[in-house]
Amino acid sequence: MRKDTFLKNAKSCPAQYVLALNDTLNVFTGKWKLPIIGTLLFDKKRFTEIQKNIPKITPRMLSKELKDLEINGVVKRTVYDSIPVSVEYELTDSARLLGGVLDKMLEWGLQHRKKNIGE
Amino acid sequence: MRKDTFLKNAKSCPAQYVLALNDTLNVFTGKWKLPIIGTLLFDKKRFTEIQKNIPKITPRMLSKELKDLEINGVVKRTVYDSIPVSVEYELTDSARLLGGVLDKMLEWGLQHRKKNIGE
DNA sequence: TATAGCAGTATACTAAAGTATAGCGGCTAA
DNA sequence: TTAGCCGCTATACTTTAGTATACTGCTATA
Repeated sequence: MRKDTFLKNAKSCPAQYVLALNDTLNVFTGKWKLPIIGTLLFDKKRFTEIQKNIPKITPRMLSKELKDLEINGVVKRTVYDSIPVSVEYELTDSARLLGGVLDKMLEWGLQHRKKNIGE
Repeated sequence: MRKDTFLKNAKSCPAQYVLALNDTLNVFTGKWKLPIIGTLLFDKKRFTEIQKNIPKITPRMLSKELKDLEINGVVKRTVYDSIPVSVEYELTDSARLLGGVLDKMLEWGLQHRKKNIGE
């Protein structure tokens, strides 16, 4: 079964596919993951930098979400033992490929809005 | 600015794009929207049919999510005044195009899993 | 007349997600 | 020495999401 026929054959869609799809969705769930990924798409950043880039996020949520993203192989955390220590967050190779997914989502969102003008 | 350059230029990304992206994400948020869309991708279905197709969903949640999807132009609800009345739910044209988005998400999920074997 | 299916709604609850506010330990520059 | 930045953690709270269970009005069938 080829990828581009997934939908037409989803009745026979293997569990693997369900898991993979869920993985992708989990990358975006919650209020803060998309902004975090968004801000890291252009540059690696330090904790406080990210905080400044995302108005209203509390350090608690930022910390929690960064850990979550790290566990799921989306963000890489590097501690430099300079004095004082600095910590840098960046996207993994895999996560940088999310660009294509986001483009597709954007495309759908735009056409959907166009079809539902005045909604 | 072309769609495929969204990510490279997202610093200058217009508010429209943020909204559109959010629209797409909202189509999938929560525990039940993806299963509901999934089951409607192949056929229009009636309320109880959907319920049977999605184990463990309560009528309260199904009702709530269907309303939500209807408001957002994803699902179309048709009441046939046969006796007794029957109600059919189907995806809108727009929603059927979600196939392409799901394929992209699946693709990313699969490659991400491959890269993170043993995760 | 009783039972069952359809398409839900009502009420009450639990669990998960997110917020607010404070503080800590290590460092540095004034 | 004290004020402030960095990278967080702790505690308590509110809000939103989801569950459990019961019930409604309508109709068809046994």
